[in-house]
Amino acid sequence: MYLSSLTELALASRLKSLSDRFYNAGDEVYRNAGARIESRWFPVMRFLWEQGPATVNDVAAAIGQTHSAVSQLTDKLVRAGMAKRQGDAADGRRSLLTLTTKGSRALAELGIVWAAIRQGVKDSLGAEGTQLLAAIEACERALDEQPIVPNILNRHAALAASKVVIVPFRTELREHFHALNAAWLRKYFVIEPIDEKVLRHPEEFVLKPGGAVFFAMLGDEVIGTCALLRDAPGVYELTKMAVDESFRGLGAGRQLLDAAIDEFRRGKGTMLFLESSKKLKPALHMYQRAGFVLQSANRPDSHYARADVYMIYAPPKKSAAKPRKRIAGKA
Amino acid sequence: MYLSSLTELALASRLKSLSDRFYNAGDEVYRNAGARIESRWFPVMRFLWEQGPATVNDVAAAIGQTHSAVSQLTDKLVRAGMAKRQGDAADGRRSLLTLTTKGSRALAELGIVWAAIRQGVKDSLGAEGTQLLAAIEACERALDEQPIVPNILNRHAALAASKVVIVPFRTELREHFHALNAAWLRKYFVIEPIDEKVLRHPEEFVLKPGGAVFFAMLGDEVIGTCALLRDAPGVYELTKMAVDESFRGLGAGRQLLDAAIDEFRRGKGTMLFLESSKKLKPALHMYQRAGFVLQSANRPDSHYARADVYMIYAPPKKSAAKPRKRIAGKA
DNA sequence: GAAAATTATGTAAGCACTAACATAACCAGC
DNA sequence: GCTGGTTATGTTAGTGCTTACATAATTTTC
Repeated sequence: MYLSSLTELALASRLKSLSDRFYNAGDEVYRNAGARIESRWFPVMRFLWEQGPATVNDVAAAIGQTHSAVSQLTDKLVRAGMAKRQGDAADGRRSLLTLTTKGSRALAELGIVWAAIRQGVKDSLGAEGTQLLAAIEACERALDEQPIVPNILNRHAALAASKVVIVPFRTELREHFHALNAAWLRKYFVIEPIDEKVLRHPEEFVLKPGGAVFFAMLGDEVIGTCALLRDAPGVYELTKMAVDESFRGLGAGRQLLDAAIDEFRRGKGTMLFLESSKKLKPALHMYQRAGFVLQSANRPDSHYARADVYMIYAPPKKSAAKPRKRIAGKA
Repeated sequence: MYLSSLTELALASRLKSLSDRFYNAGDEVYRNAGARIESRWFPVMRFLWEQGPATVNDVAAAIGQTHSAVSQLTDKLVRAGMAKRQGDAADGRRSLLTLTTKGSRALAELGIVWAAIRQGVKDSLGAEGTQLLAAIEACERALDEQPIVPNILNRHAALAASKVVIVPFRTELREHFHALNAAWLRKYFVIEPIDEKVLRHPEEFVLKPGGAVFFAMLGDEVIGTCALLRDAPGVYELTKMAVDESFRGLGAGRQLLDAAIDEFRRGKGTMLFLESSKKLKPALHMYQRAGFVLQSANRPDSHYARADVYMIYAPPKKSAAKPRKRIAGKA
C-alpha cells in the first residue's frame, strides 16, 4: 500500500481507516449475532453497565470524547430505549445517565458476543493484535507525557537553519555509504554479493578505477549518498543512490544526481547510464527529469538481478542542464 | 483510561481518537511551519507529487479511500489552487488530477517539515512509534488475508452452543487456579508470597483446612475460578476469584460466587467475608449485588498489602438468595 | 453493430464527531 | 447576599467521510 511508504507522515490516515474497519466489523458482528446495539454505542453503554449511573461528563472523560458527543449519543440511546436521563437531585446542572432495563438486558445478552470478539480478534490478528493494543497504549501515554508538536517544531527550526550540502568521499564517512544503501536494498530487494563488495570497499571498487562517491549532508548528519562508477574508458554508471527515508523530499537526491553528472562531464565522459527497477517509481521520475532517458531493452550484461530498467543520460541539447543547476543550488 | 480495560472491544474507538490526535498535530505543525496545506490533503498531494498526474480512482486506490472522498477532496484542492482537473483525451470518462505549480511549490517547501515530523515522532514516541507502525502494517495485512467477521461469528456460534458450568476442584485443573489468578494479580498489583503459596498448592492450603475451590467451564475451557477458604471454625473467606478477560460478561463470576456461597451455607458457616481493592470496581458491584456489605473499616489483620476493601456476607433476610440462584442458573 | 456489462466520476444525503456558543446551576470570597 | 468565576449540559453549524444514486464513456458479447 502506498500509504505505508510514507511511514510517520500518514499515521493519522491509516489509523482512521483501521478504525473504520473495526467499527464496521463490530456492527456486522452485532447485526449477525442478533444484538440490538451498534458498535458506536458500546463504550458508553458498557461504561454505564459496569460503573452504574454516571453524568455526561463522567462518561465523556472515561471514553475520551467531548461532552457533546456523549450528549448526542445519549439522545440516540434514549430514542432507542436503551438509556434514560435523570436529573440529579443534589445538583441541578447534572443529569445522570442510566441504562433502562431494556438496555441492561441487551448488554447482559452480549457476554458471549464479547467473548467471541476477543477470541476472533486473536484468531485473525494473533500476536499482531496484542502488539497493536500495546502500541496504542504506549502511544497514548507517550503523547500525554510529551506533546509531539513542540518537538517537531524544534526539529523543524533546527533543520531550517541548515541546508543540504554535497561533499565528495571521505574515509570517515565510508560506513554511511554501506548503511544508507543497505537500508533500501533490504527493504525492496536483497543485498547481492556485488553490492556488499562495492559498499564495503568503495575506495577499491569505485575510486581507484576512476569513479567518485558523493555524500549529502544536512548539518553534520549524512542523509544520502551516490556513486559514479567507471565502467570502461569514458563510460560511467550512476549507482548506489540512496537517501535516508526520514529526509526524503529535501531535494538531496536531485543534488547528488547533479553532482554526479557534473563529475561525469568534468571527466569528459562519453556515456552515462544507470540501472534501476520499476518498483522505484519516484526515483525513476527524478532520473528522467534530470535528463536520463528510458531504454526499451534492459542493459545487455547487467550486474544486478533486480535491474529491469535501463536509462542513458541524454539531456536535451542547447545546454539545458546549466539553468537547472542554478535552481537546484537555490532550493 | 477506561477504554484500555476493554482491550479488543474498544479498538475502533481508540484508533479513531489516536487518529484525530495525529491529524490535529499535523495541522498544528503545518500551520506553525508556515505551510499552506492541511493534514488531510497530504496523502493525495504527496501521491500526485511523487507519481505524477493520476485519475481519481488511482489516487483513491493508493490511499485507501473511496473515489467520492478523493473527488470531494479534489474540489477543495482546486478551490485552494493546489491542483487542477484535466479531462483525459484518450478516455472521456477519466479526469487526470495534477498539481498546479503552486501546489508543487508548496510541497517542495515541505521537505524539512516532513523530516522534522519523522524525527519529532521518533523523539516523542521512540520505539513505540515504530512498533505502532509495524503493528498497523501487520494488522492491515492480517485483515486483508483473513477477514475477521466470519471468525468471530464462528466463535460466537460455538460459544452460544455451550454454557458456563461450575465444577469443584479437580487435580488436573490445578494449574488453572494459578494461571487465572496470576493474570489479574500481575495486571493490577504484584503477586505476594502468600498468593504464590496458596495458588500453587490449593490442596494443601485450601482444601485440607476445609475449604473449597471452584472452576467455571465453558465447553472444555476453564474460564474462571474462585476459592472458599476456612479461616476459623465457621468463618470463611471468599478469595482468589478470577475470570479470564476474554470471558468477562458471561456471568461466570456471579455463578462462581453463588457456588461458593452455597458451599458456605452447606457447611453451616457463620461468617463469610472477603477482601478486595477499590481498584476493582466491577467486582465490588458484583459482590454487593450478591449480598456482601461493605464495611467501614478494613479487616484488622489482613493477609494482603493490596486490600483496602472489606466486605461481609449479609444477605437481606427472607431468603433472598434462593430466587437469585434460579435466575443465575437460567442465564 | 446493437445490447449488456463495466468503469470512471460526480452528486446528494446522512452520520459521527468537533468547536463554539448558550444557558443554567453552583460556589467562593468579599 | 451578591458577584464573578466555574461547572455541567444542551444546541447549532460545520467537517470529513460514507453509501447510494446518477450519468456518461468505454468494452464485451453475441
